[in-house]
Amino acid sequence: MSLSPSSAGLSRTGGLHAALRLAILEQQLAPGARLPEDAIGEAFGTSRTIAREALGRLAVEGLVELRPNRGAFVASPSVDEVRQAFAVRRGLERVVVQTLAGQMKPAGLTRLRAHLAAEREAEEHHAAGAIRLAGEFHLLLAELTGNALLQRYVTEVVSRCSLGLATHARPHSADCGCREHAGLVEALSAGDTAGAEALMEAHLAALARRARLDEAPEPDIRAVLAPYASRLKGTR
Amino acid sequence: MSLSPSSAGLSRTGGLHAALRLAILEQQLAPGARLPEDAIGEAFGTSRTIAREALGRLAVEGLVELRPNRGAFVASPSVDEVRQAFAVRRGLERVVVQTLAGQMKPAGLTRLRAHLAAEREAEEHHAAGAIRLAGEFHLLLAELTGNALLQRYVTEVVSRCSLGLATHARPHSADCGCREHAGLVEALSAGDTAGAEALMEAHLAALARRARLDEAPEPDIRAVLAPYASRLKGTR
DNA sequence: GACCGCATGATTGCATGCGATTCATCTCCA
DNA sequence: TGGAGATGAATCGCATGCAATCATGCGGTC
Repeated sequence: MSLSPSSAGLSRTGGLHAALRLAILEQQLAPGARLPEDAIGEAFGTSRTIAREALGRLAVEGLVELRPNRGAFVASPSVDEVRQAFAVRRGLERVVVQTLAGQMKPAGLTRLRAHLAAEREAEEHHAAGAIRLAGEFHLLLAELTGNALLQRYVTEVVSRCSLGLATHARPHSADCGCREHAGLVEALSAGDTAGAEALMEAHLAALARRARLDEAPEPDIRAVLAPYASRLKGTR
Repeated sequence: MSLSPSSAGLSRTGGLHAALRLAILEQQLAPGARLPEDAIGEAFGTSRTIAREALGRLAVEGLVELRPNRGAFVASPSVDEVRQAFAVRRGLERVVVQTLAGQMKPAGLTRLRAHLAAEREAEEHHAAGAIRLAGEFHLLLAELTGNALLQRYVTEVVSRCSLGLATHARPHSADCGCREHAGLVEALSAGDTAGAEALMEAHLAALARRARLDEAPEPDIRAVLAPYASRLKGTR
């Protein structure tokens, strides 16, 4: 949909860049997965040059990790990085809410309400798209601000949060409750800036909490093995 | 100083990327300036490939505009885009302040105070680096949060703001007053979250105001010519 | 039997070369 | 004289090829 490299007049590099980003964000490429230039180039029918360039750009975005002479890997955020992403997200979405509150246009409200309806629909039927829709609600809000930079950052950070939750959260925790979304829309349409801010804050906090980010299911080998090592020393 | 591509173990692409960014932020490369791959590669003793790659990455950061089949140009953001960047920046730096307030480590304070001293020094002597140092104060704050994502975003958005001010502000307005920086550091070290937040808010507002962003020295041809056109109509 | 050093294969890092596109200039015609 | 079209240089977009680097498996040694 958003990736028609040639038809969109995009350069091949741009096309690959967009396609890879989508693949990563949709988790078709799992965090930590290797991204060999050859394979990517071949998959898209281009040379390594293009793949390489796209990977470099994704690295700037933080979606890909570039290890010198080793190759590229899909970034796999640690629990701590996800927590950091949520901190940034709170700040950004706060700006979104502040920008929108009191200056919502009817067209924007219409779109938001339509989205809410879709969310409810998907949630009731346990549709696969429910999680995606929940994320897209936030993207829609960002879009409505008309601030392109803000929109880009929110998109990125929401993606990262999703990626992080997918990696570390317990199952079925990545979705927003759509009632909270509905409340937000009402506060925004009423021009209740403070209320909307508080709702957004609570919403994001709940989202992070649902994810059990305080737990640490982190497979840090060294930390796990440290006690064993010290026991070995003591026994000896 | 911060650009020794080979010695730093950086790839050549990385070195060029960093060097070009610095050159743009120090306004050695003016907004709108052309950036031909050939010339850049030659200047750094590398091939076009590397230059091209670095330019692509800078484009992702928003420092460079890539026009298909036309080449690369130093980005020259519109007044509106600069305003948007400031809006985002306020949100991000707020998170920085919230994160830091009350948990400043002595090492961090030392670095901040050293930086303040350097700023004062540069300001007194009207050194060329004064503007850069003023920006780097904010980067240092972001770095001290330990939040890599936040640091990246602040870096980008500060760059954009600097670039925007370079394009649209009246001369000598792009520098922060380093007294405001000093006040911030004191509030942070005292753990005065609310005070630090307020200071940062005021500081950024002052920065934007100094830039006369409300004025519109925009060379919008149509707007300028509109009265002439209507007069022509009237006369006719 | 375990560990260290070395050769081999795979992959990255970078430079070069060949079309393709664009812009500037010149020419020609109305 | 003014403008539309042609021509050329300059530059970009991309593929390919070679050297450098790193992972992997094997043989040797303690």
